[in-house]
Amino acid sequence: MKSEEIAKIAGVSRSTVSRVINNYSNVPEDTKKKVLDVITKYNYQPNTSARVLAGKKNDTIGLFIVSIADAFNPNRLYNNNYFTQFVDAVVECANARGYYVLVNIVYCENDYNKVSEVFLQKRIDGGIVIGTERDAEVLINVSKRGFPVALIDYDADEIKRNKSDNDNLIVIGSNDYDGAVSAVEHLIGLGHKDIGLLAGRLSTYSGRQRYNAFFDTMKKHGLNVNEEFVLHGDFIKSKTADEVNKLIQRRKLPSAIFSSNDDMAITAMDLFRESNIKIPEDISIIGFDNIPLSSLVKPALSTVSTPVYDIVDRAVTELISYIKRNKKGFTSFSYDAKMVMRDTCLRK
Amino acid sequence: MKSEEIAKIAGVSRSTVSRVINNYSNVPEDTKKKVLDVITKYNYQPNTSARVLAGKKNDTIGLFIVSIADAFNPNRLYNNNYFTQFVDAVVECANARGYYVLVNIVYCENDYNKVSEVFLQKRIDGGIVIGTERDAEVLINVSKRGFPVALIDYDADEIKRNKSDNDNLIVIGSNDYDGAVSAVEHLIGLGHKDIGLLAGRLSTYSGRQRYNAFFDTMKKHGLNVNEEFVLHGDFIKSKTADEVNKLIQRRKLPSAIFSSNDDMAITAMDLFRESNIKIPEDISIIGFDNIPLSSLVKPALSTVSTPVYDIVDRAVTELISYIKRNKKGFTSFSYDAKMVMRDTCLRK
DNA sequence: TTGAAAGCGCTAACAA
DNA sequence: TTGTTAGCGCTTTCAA
Repeated sequence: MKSEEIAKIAGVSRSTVSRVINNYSNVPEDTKKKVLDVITKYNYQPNTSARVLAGKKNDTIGLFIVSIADAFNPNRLYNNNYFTQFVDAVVECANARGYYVLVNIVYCENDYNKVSEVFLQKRIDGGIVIGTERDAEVLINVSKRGFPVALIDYDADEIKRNKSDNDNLIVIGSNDYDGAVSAVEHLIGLGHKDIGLLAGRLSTYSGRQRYNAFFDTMKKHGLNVNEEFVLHGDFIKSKTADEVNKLIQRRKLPSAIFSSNDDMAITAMDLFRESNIKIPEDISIIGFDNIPLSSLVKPALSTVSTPVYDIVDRAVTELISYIKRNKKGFTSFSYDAKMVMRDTCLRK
Repeated sequence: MKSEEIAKIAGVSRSTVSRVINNYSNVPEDTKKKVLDVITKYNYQPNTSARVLAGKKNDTIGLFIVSIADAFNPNRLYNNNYFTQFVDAVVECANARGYYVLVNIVYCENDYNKVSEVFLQKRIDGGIVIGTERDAEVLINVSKRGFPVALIDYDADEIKRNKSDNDNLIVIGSNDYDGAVSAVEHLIGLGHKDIGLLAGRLSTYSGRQRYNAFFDTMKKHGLNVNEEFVLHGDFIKSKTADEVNKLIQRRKLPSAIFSSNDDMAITAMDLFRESNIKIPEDISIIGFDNIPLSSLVKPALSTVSTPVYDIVDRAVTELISYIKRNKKGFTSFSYDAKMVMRDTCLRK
């Protein structure tokens, strides 16, 4: 069934059918109804490819989940707890606004080519990228070619510095630095002085922010950081386990740990438990992200919550407005991260 | 950049460029190389809409996650633990085979119309549907219109009965009945006689299978089912909590519970703990699905594992073969579910 | 082995 | 208010 047939049956021309489909104002009510009746009767739906080819938008946004852990430590599932929330939220927000979502997972550097392919093949009107590595200039290049791109968890300042005039970039994320400061200060307020850090991958924006916030805050409060207490989990489960096990074997523990994300914190909690180190009695721990699992784990993990839904909603809304209004330029948003006190921090 | 420009620069016609893009055999190596060089140099990618309009496939499959809990109990997030694994697996399998994935979530009966729209608008070459409600004939109608559809967790027998000749249906799932039988028999083998059931929504195929298996197995072993021990959680968190709380208040507990999924089992475990009912000492419990969370929870939940990845891989592979070879007809697959013994079942 | 030309189903300028 | 017509960028016959 194509518009021509609908036109014939309704006794009008293809143009009129097109006008009805696109809800143009210059169609009288009765003509409109006549056409609409036929459309409904035959369950007609316009061919998307034809519409797009004739100049309409695709009404599809691409969602790119970057899940490159490390060339030698491929470990995408670990990140899932955090990422899946985004997939869900993006699909929901986009669908609610009449947009479709094409989901792609970027497993390796090489997959970045696939990302630009999707844009260049005109499969989508714009894209949202989550978990971007620092070096992903491919994305910025794509945006320079005229495709709007929303980057989540990326260094807005760095982008702004490198930005050219003809990009279409939206950078959006949470204020991880301040969130991390409040977490560390919470521990300090509880009387902890020997505070350890379970650091995330420093090639990610959030990894760096949370790392810097930790050291800055310790310094600000005149507290020393024992190098043995700085563990590089890199957001990777196996690395985290290695580092935590080494710490346990040294038999000298910090009284509290700030972990750059919940996944690592939970891994650490498991290992501590296995070694009969009690949380929070023997060691306090606070995570970051407030993933669903963090409230289910026992004891429930204290953490810093990032407003995932708000971030996604903003990313989708903003992206769509770039698409629809052919908006250009650079926009950035930052949402506050808030502490969620649960059961893993105790006064020293 | 379009094929015509590439053609001009390479000194050939558009047809030749097209032949190169589509890897046709009747292009001599040097012509091919010449064209490919230009394509690479200008980073050319063919316009998908134009290709599809001219008769090519979309290379996109639709993934429809049906998450209708109940008109009065909208509770999609609860199902997430189970569904997100599918999204991840489908995207991975499809991407690996050169297919894109358009993800849609079906929140309500009305959303089924959106499903057929996606097909009729030719946005996808075929679709995978997960968590289908019994009454979703829309999907079967779509398949009758010539679009291949793969249904996961659906009653193959019922479909076969209603199938017409011109459908394109793939039904695939796990052998939930046998899986549930082995779980219940495991409890019985441990000496349990007062076994309770935490039942899922009976409008789902898996809900019914697990339910029937429970009663059949109890009967087969000559065991009575105490009606007070049959809880209708309906795969919904709040309902599950209500039912479990009521059970606890009655102060008469079964010695073991078979739960129709892990989510409900974990909810129950939390409530039991809060009431100082120890698992597995006071009550044994076994779940179903083997969601990631089930191994993280303390004590780790014994459960029945469904080969999610195999199921998805088969669904994607089969769907693609329907698409590529214009295969027609009905195909069904069933994968065995296997028990995973962990720490929530104890000898009575 | 290649090119010319028709056509895929729609939209949008232009004309009436 | 409506229809005619010319594309949109590709693939694919057909002919050379």
